[in-house]
Formats: sequence, C-alpha cells, structure tokens
Amino acid sequence: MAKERVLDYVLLGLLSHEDLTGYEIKKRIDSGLSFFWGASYGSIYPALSDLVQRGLAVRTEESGGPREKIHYHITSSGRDHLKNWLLIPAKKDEFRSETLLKVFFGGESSPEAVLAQLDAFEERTAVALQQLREYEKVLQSITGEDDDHRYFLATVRFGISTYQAWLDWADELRA
Amino acid sequence: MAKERVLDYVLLGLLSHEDLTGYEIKKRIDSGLSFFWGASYGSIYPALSDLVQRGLAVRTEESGGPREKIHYHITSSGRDHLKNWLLIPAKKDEFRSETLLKVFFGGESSPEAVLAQLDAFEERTAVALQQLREYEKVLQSITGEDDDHRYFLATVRFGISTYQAWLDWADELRA
DNA sequence: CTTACCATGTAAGGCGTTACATGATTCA
DNA sequence: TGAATCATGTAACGCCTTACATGGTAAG
Repeated sequence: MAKERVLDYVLLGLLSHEDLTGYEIKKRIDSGLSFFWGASYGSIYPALSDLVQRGLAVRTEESGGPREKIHYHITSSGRDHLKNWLLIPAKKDEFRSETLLKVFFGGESSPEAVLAQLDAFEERTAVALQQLREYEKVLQSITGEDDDHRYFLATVRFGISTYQAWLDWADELRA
Repeated sequence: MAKERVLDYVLLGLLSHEDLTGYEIKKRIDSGLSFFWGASYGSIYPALSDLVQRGLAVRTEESGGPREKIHYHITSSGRDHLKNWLLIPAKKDEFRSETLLKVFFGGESSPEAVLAQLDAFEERTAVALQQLREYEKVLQSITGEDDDHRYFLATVRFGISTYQAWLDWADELRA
C-alpha cells in the first residue's frame, strides 16, 4: 500500500509547524536540515501534490496578490501519519564520502594528492561548522522552554560535534 | 562521453590492488568501505561488464574448476582513469539521517519517542564503533610502512572519531 | 541431506537530480 | 531596465536497490 518515501515525512514535519509553500519548504530544508537531509524542487512539488491526493495535506487559499503562491496545510490525518512514523525506529543513517574513497585509494595516487583532498575537505567542513556555530548561538539566545527549538538545537549540536571530529581527524592525519 | 559513476572508481580502486571477482568485490565493500560507501550486486555486476567494454578492465581466465568464477584485472588504461579521478577534488560527502529527522521533529511526538530513537541510534553506533576499533587493532599490528594499510587505517580512524562524537552527542543530549 | 555460503546475473521499479519552461516582483 | 529572487512545475534521464532466477560446493 504505502509509499515509504521519507520526503513525505519531511514535508509533513515542516507543515506541522506552519503552512508553507513549496518554495518556502525548499528554503527551510536548505537552511535547517541541509546537514542531514536534502531535496530538490523536482521532488518537492510532486510530493506535495501527492500528499494532497492522499488527504494528508490541503492547499489553502492563495488569497491576496495575483502572484501564484500555494500554501499547504497539514490535515489531522497527515498529523497522525507523521506521528506514527516518528514512533518507528529509524531505518538508516547513511554516510557516503568521496573524500574518504580518495583517501582510501590514496596509495594509487600520491601523498600530495591525498593532502589536497584533505585540504579541500577541511575547508568545506570548517565553513559548515562555522555556520552551525552561528545557528547554535541564535538558538541558545531564543530558547526558553520551547520544544521545537530544543530539538532543532540538538540536531545543530550533532552537526557541530561531527564536524569538529572531522577537523580533528584531518589534523591528526596530517601528522 | 563520460559516465561519472563513482562506483566505477570504487571497482577500479579495488582492482588496482589485486584481481577480484564480483562476489569478492562485494565482500570487500561490505567489510572495508561499508562505513562510507555501499553497493549491491545489482550495480556491481553491470558496472564490471561496463568496465570491460570500455577497456578499463579485462576478464581473466577462469582457469581451474568447473565453478563459474570470473576474475577482473585492471588495465593500464583503467589505472590511468583511476589516477585521474583521484586528482579531482571530491564533489560531495553526504550524510542523510532518519534519526536526526526524527529528533528534529520530536516536538510532534513525545520526549519518550525521541529517547527511544536515541537508544537505537546509540546501540547501532556502539556496535559499529566496536567493529572499527577491532579493525584498527589489526591494522596497527600489521602496518609497517605499507601505504595501502596506512590509508585504510586513516579511514578507519575517521569512522572511529565520527562514531565517538556521535555517542558523546547522544550522552549529552540525554542530560 | 540440508543448510549455509559461493557465485553470477537480470528485471522491475523507485527515487531523485538536472535541466528546462515560464513568468512575476523587487531593488538598485 | 536589468539582475536577483520569488514561485511553480514537467520531462528526461540516471542510478540504485530489491527481488528474482539459477546453480555449485562445503561442512556438519
């Protein structure tokens, strides 16, 4: 019966906070979830239509301007669907790294080539880490007892720990 | 012209050490690379045929038993191909986590549900970490100045650092 | 003698990206 | 007035996993 598409739950999860357009959803994913999830318009828009067809979300009035703009609203059925999913143990946490592949096969190239991969990796990681640290700062300042922010903060800290571990690894490897 | 299939380079990389059958390749991937790369038979066998067609590998004599068994051998063209790829900066290191998704949307379920996700995550991570530590031990004992082992060890240590960071994060989050 | 592992491969189908197509609005 | 961003969507295509299909061999 069911499409086990994780993207569906990402959309429902985001819609559970507030009504959003496909465009806004894409932005939210790119900023808040990008460390551990991604999606393109080519998958988001069809998935939203699907959600509507299955009665898990509805399109709300695009009242106002002449500008084409479609907000989606989660239904109670959609909320149930999401909650069920949240109770199921996560199936997989995947990591795929071309960098590690190139380190692994480093013996076929040269130490310099491996070092170059390491440089690029460190650079990218440092930038991402910096961004997360800023998120952390902001989230810490606005967090009182708000659940959503606490969970968001938890994932940000996951990213920070991970990236920090990666940078430490790169430093050690150099030596 | 080009298929930019990363799998091709994984195969070439493994074949650069020694001749292997598709079955052996799968085992190597599952044991040595599983932390940062994966592949199924359904992708490996066709990719190997492809490599042969492109002149990057050849099938060697299945001399010996009646048992169907095909070894692949990398050609010099294949080696060049691999070396070129190793010099190109890695494009992406991807991480996708259903666990983090479920933590992120934790506000929609319950603290208990999030804790349950955390338990499962910790358990899986601890098991994987243990395995990597054993690999590390073995690799340290046989490593003299061997390049291949050194690079392998580097990736193993990457995994250890990462998993350790994840466990630390889970512990802190609980508090 | 049967279970587990060795060994190769194909077919169907899912999932997702990239590129394309289109147009409005805002801001400098 | 031109660039950037807002905004929605489709089509082609690629890549991979799952399930299936087939059979040999080793060990208990």
